[in-house]
This record gives sequence, C-alpha cells and structure tokens, in this order.
Amino acid sequence: MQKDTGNTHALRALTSLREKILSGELAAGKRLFEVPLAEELKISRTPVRDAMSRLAAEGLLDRVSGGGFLVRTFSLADIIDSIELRGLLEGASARLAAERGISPEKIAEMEALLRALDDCFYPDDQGVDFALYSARNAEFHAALATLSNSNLMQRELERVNNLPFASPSAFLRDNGQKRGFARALIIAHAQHCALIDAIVAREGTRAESIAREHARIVRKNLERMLREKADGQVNGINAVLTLV
Amino acid sequence: MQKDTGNTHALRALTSLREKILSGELAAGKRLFEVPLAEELKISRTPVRDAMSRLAAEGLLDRVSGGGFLVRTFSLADIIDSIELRGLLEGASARLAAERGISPEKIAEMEALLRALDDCFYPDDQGVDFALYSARNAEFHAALATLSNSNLMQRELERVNNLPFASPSAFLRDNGQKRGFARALIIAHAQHCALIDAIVAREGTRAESIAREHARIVRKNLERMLREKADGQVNGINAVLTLV
DNA sequence: CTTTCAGAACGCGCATACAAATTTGACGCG
DNA sequence: CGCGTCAAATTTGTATGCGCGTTCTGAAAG
Repeated sequence: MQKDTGNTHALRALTSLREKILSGELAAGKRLFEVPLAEELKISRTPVRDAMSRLAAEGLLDRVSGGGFLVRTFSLADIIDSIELRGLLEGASARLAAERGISPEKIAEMEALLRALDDCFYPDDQGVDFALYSARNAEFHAALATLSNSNLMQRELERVNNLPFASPSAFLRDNGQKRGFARALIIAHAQHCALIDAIVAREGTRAESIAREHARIVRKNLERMLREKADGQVNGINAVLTLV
Repeated sequence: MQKDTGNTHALRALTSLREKILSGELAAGKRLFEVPLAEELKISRTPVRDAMSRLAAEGLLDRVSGGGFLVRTFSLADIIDSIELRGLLEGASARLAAERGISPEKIAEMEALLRALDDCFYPDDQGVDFALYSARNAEFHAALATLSNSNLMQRELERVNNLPFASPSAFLRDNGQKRGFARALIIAHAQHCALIDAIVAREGTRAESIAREHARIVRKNLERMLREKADGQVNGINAVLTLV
C-alpha cells in the first residue's frame, strides 16, 4: 500500500494526479499546465502528458480545444446521473447473469461473500463495522460484475466506478457522518441477498430492478449528506459516503 | 470532407488508425509498434503514441501490460453486448427525458426529424432510400441523446456508438445485402414514432422499453447477416448493417 | 477613458536523442 | 536433450529543444 503505485513515471503521475483531483486539491474547472506539474513531480513533460491523457480517458479531465486539459467539473446532476448509470449497468449485468445462468461454483462464491457481509453486523443490532463492510462490499460488487460473463459490461462498470462517488466502495473520511447509515446498510445488504436470490432463480427482471433500486440508496445517502453539509461543492467534498 | 481530418499530426494519425482498425486492415489482436506506424505516416513516435492512447480510450485498442497496445478483439458476444448497452443507454436517456419533460421546441424538433425519416420511404411501399434514411437516422438518434439533458448519458452514448457496430448509423458497404431490410426499417421507424410519443406523454417506462426493443433490431440484423455470410470474422466485416 | 493592435510571453505539438525494460535467442551446463 | 542464464536486439519510457499557435500585455490612437 505504498503511495506511489506503479513502476513508471507516467503511472506514478497518474495516481498522483487522480488523487489530487478526487481530493479537490486541484479545483474543478482548473486548467492543468504541463510544466508546473512536471516540475512538482520532478519528471519531464512527457509522462505528465501521458498521465493526463489517461485521466481524460477515465473522464476526470476534459481536453480543451486548442490543446491542454482542465479538471472536469462534476455537477450534482452529473453525480446523480453517474449513480443512475451504475444502477443501470449493474442491473443489466445482473439480468444477463440471471438469464444466462451461473455455475454452482459462482453461486457458492457469491453466497460466501454474502455471509462475509453478514458478519460485518454486530450481534443484536449493535451497529456495523464500517471499514470491514466497505471492503467486503467492494469485493461483492466486483464479483457481481463478473457474473454476466460479459467483458463489455465489466469494463464499463469499472469505468463508471472510477467516476467520483458512483463507486460501491466507501469513502469514509468523516467519522461524524457514520451515525444513521447503519440502517441504510441493513437495507442495502438485504438487497444484496435478494439480488443473488433472483439471479440464482433465473429471475432476470427482478434482479435488474433490485440492482437499480440498490444504486438509489447511494443517491439517497448523497442527498442526505449534502443536506447536512449544505454547500454546493462537489469535487473534493469532505465526507462522501457511497457505501452501498 | 477531406480524408485527413484534424489539423495536428496526432489527430490525423488518430483518424487514420481508427479507419484501419474498423476496416480490418489492422487485424484484431495484432500488436501495434510505434516505429513502423510513425514511418508509415511520416511523423515521429510522439503523435503516434498520443493517437494510440486516444484509441485506447475509445475502446478500440487495449494497453498490454509492460507497455504497448494491441488491436482489441471484438467477439460476436462483445458486439451483441455493445448493442445491448446502446439500448440500455438510449432507454435510460429516453426515460429521463420523459420523466423530466422536454420543451415544446424540442418536441417540434423531434417531430421534424420523424417527418424527415418518413420521407425516406417511397410511396406505396416501393422501398426506401437507404443512404438518406441512414443519415437522418443518425441525426434522429443524436438529437434523442440530448433530450435527457444529461451530459453523462450523452457522453457515454457517444462512446458506445464509436464501438464497432453498435452505432445507429449505417455501414452499408455491400449493396447486395439491402433487400429485405426495408421491412425492418418500417418497424424501426414505427418505434421512433412510438418513442417520441411516449416521451411527450411522459411515459418513462414505456419510452425505455421501446428504446431497448429498438436496439434489438440491430442485433437481429447482425445475426441475420452473419448467418448469410457464415464466417466468424467480426472486425472488418464487409457488409455491416446497423441501420436502425 | 476606451479600444485596438503589435509585440512579447507563454504553453503545447512534435521531433529527436537517450535510457530503461522487455523479449529473443543462443550458448553452455547439467 | 532440456533447462537456465546471459547478452543482444527490439520496443517502449523519458528528457529536452525548437517552432508555432495562442493568449496576455502594454502602449498608442481615437
């Protein structure tokens, strides 16, 4: 878990820049200049250009006509749409998995992941281990994406998950926000179980609608959080909880 | 309409390479080396690298671990999935448009596009002007993508349409294949009309399911064409008809 | 005081040289 | 004959300089 992932300058610049964009250190709409970035990272312009090109592919940067890049601005509507899109893709993936059927091994794997998520809840409704849930939730959704046996769906799902806040994994930087989300997680996990149940029973339409509704919880959490924070800022927001 | 679009070497290399990939001149799975390509295009490696990076973003190239790119292989399943994905995104876009409502100006615009498509059919069921239909169909779908007022949906839809064969516009290189598709276009255009009707009537679910079914026609045409051709080749296939 | 135009400064596109890494193939040893 | 190792060749990664286009800036004219 070192900070500088990757073995080339370009990959290190990539992760470094991505981090700065998602954290808000590089403000939305700001233009990125090659030379200052290269100097800051103590490398030349070439790998910086490469990294920026990849970030544009990820959707975190926009190419400006006439050359150069700027940090993409994510409006609240964009984020809500990206959550919607996540639900759409996971729904389609789940439906395809149900229609095409999945192997007994895959069923066992998914049920093991469900049980692992079960174990994140303390006995007698005493709350939930957020960090553990978050990690296992990410595992669950990653495994879910493979069930459709569709390279394309899996690839697009990965893309969407790299957009800010659409990811199923947790960004839990503000502990004060945790309270009250335990109930949301109970509901979310019930949907996990129902989703796998539907896929196993080959009920494609049901699986799809559960997955879509599942993504809606993220949206609800986001809206609630924004209501509590009450500032329009979206890139680099402090406490982002997309833990569903 | 010059062959070399763009004013920089990188953009010219981009369109040149894209053409060669889609036409099959560069075989699927083949690795692309910078130096030969640069020599062939009479430019240096730098803009070639840039172009390849953009093509990887478009999904036409894959980055190979350890550096370099290779032409992405599109299996029949990939293409069918990308068509499915197109239906998914257009469906979501149509549903959002219906739910959020669209302006009278937009309604008038879409109805004008519908009438333009109407006029592509010769009187008394005497067939259809394929070239004209194809162009206007592309216009219609481009306009449709804007109705949701969602940057994200529009952007992702553009991405998917750049994948081989998922596009609503026509690749009609083999005239011998035209016969029999006129009937499919009658059905497709009826769906266009129904789709706009549903959006105007704010019937989101109906709009979504029509858009999905609409994409299915592309799939049917593709499967029929493959049955007639009966070779597994997919990249660079001669007659591709995704005219719906 | 505003507007316009020219010059300067700035930033990117591209080429080229060099470095690092990966692959290939051959040779020697077991 | 097979396997491992090392070296050479191939290919990508990186640095850097230069030219062109774009964008600021400031001065002069209206």
